[in-house]
Amino acid sequence: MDRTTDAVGPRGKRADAQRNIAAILDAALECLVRNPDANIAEIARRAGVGRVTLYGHFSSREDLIDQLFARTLDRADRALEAVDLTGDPRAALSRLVASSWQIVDQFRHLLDAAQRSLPPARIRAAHEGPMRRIAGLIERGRAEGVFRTDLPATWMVALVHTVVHAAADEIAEGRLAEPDAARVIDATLQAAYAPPAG
Amino acid sequence: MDRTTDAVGPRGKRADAQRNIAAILDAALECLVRNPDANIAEIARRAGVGRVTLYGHFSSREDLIDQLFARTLDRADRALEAVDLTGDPRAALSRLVASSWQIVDQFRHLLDAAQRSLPPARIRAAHEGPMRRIAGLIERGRAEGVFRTDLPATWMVALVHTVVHAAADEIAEGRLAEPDAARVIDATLQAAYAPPAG
DNA sequence: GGTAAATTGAACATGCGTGTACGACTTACC
DNA sequence: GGTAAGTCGTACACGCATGTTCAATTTACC
Repeated sequence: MDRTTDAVGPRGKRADAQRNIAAILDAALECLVRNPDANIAEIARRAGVGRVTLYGHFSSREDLIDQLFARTLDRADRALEAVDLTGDPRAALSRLVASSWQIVDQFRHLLDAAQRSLPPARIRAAHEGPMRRIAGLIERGRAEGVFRTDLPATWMVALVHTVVHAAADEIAEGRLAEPDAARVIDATLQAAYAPPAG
Repeated sequence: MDRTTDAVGPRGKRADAQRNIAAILDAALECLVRNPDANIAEIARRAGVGRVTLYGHFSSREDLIDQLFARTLDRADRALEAVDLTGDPRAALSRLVASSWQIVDQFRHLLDAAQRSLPPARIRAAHEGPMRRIAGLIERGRAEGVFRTDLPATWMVALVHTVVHAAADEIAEGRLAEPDAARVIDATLQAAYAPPAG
């Protein structure tokens, strides 16, 4: 309502403070994706600020993770929102995978950290949004007869997360080239989703 | 060579000591599967022994996890070994899934804990055995033309772990009934492995 | 039944991560 | 250019898990 209600810009914080807050969140994301147990000192160091400064902006480790979680979720949601899910569900699935598998994976790593310090209810609520979008696509594909109906829809939703995660792991292990990831993920999901022959 | 070289029975340990060692390993497995960060006190309590006793048999947390890891791996390997992998690779895959998905999942949970305290080389070496068996089946299926060859074989191997893990998670979340698991896993893998239509 | 092995709990040392208090310093902003 | 807001490092308190020591007690085994 005032002037700059960015949903990010805290009331009347000074410019350097806002910059530091962003740097801390960025650093936290990098650190926690690499190691879910990364400590506050490490995050502060990577953000280029003192540990005390970090605590000046985030009351506790839990608070930091919670806010980072919210920010990342928001971004992921926005990225998924940008994907056109109309038309042939199979093509829509391909588009969804191509444009968001990295985000989904990044989110999943952060989830690891979140599960260690956030209440389960918070986690569950966070899934809600993105899940619904994928679930909708799958339901439509089933209704139109291009996706199989002999497996639970919830299972097919879970499969997306899983396959993306596996691909990311394979890349990390050096067994899969990053440019191939989207193709492999898509081919696997399309095959798994197709109605059984006969 | 002596008399009872069970590969389990340490030299001349007293009967109660051997019993306790087994109880500790069992307790560790249960605790670590539920929570990869379970502490020694908790494991000792569940095993029904004092913490000091535990340290009497295992020099450190790392040592305990390492030995548990070895034992579990050995069991998993033995269970997989019992499966008949000859004949139609598709049927062999079904048998493999049906008779060992629980074990694979249990192993995977333990892996979580192991990754926190064991050197990566140890983990890698552990995978070797079971992996080879699955990889062999997949290679044969590809050679016989019943499995697809347009995706990396390593990816198809990874998919087994992944899909089993996902199913276990779905069960834990209450979205999948345990008796349905084998069917769902099998249907998913068969679809993902089948050569693309054309 | 005697002996050595094994178990026990309590107490202690240590290391690590979190979160706080303080005083001095620097920076943004009017 | 003044002032409040922000930052910094050090130091400290606290909780928690690991691993060790010790003396007393129980247990297996010949």
